[in-house]
Amino acid sequence: MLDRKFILENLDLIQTNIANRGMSVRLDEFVRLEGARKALLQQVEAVRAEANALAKSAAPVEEKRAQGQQLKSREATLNEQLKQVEAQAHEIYLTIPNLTDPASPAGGEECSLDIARGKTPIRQFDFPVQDHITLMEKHRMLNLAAGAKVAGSGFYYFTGAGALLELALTRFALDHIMKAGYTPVITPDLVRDSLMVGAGFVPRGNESNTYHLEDHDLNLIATSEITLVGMHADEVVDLSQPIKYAGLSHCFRSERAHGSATRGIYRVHQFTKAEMVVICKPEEAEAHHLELRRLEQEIYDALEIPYRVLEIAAGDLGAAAYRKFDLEAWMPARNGTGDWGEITSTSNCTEFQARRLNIRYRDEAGKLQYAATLNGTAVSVCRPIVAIVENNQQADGSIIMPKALQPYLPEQYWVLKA
RNA sequence: GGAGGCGUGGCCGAGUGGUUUAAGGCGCUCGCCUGGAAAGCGGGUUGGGGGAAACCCCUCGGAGGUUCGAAUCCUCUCGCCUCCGCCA
Repeated sequence: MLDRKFILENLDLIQTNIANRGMSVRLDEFVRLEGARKALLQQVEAVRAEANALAKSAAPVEEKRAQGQQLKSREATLNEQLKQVEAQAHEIYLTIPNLTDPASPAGGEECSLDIARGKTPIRQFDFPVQDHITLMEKHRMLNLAAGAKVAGSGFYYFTGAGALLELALTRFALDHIMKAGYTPVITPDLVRDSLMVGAGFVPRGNESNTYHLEDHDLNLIATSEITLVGMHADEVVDLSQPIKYAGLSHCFRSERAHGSATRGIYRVHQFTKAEMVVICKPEEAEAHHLELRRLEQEIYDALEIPYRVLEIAAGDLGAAAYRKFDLEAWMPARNGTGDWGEITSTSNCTEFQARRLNIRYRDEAGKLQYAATLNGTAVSVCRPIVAIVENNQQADGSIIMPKALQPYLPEQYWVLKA
């Protein structure tokens, strides 16, 4: 969330930003409610001051009791109104998105800019390509039928080379980002409702893409960003050095897409992900964002996966993101004739998330300030696997593993022979 | 899952209904003292909100409640500890 005062003092800016993001927020109503809230707050405080003074005074107890009861009922009435107005204002407040970096193009998803390419060129095949499902089932790396039987559509088993490939990818990614100063962290896969909201995810409700546990105040996490940032909720952190985490967790998403979009492991309900999170001073955030993007590019260059980098348009940014880059890998069998598919996403959330989660640090003057938070995907396991098996397939159905993964795979898995 | 104990400012720790506007100590910090320092003495030292200011409101793990008045009493909840059960 943005600072309340800042919103009220920069209404034009906020309104323009909301429009650029293609959102609609009842900003006028928010302003009205905030005015009413402030007026009521002052009244409540005045009554409280009077009641406090009375309680401390030396007046006879009978007198205190009579006057006090009166004040109390007045306070109760005003307080009830205040709470209502507050709740209404807060509801709108939560929907006001972060500001947007001037570098982010206006408009919707189709306006995102293709700003860079990876080092690996798109390969031209002189034989008909097979999709990852066919290839992986042939090599007994993947069992979709068993996943569906045991947990439903959208779940899967990685077997043999598939299981080892997940471990190799995550370990390779962790090793790479550890060199850049990221501390490996294995986080809980479940999180309380309150932190879910703080991180900007809605635990329940229609558009929710997350799983909520019945009878528990818990949710399956959609990304370890939630648990990594949540780790420091309500804390004053030391940011003389930025906090850099390489999180490893399972991620769960209940997205209810159907049909061919859900075939295979491109879109699933559970996957393993190595995620980067940075908590730093706001003035350092942009530099860290560029580092996150660089690390992502290094990982996929090393894995020899062709990709493009997108500067995400304002209309496609999450509410917390000030700026976002996606990497999209080339997947030769996607949508029949090959297509780009998102494999990473890195967002600069500036102080938006920290304000909700109350993560602060002391600046040079000793004043408490909100921290900036950033996140970026290192490896979200399923999609890179799609890219690797489809891009590295041979005419006979063999799959050659990227050299970068060789140290993480037994030698007999370096080439999966047909 | 069952039984019990505990949770107070940066830290230690007092406080079971009304000069507690949270005692006292440690730490930190400013000033005095000093050639300089230590000791000593005096002041400051949670955070959030409102107000032009004086000042006011909220904050003793969290949320409610009782009361004219709550750190203190009640309910729920979270966390930590001990014992039992279960378990890898």
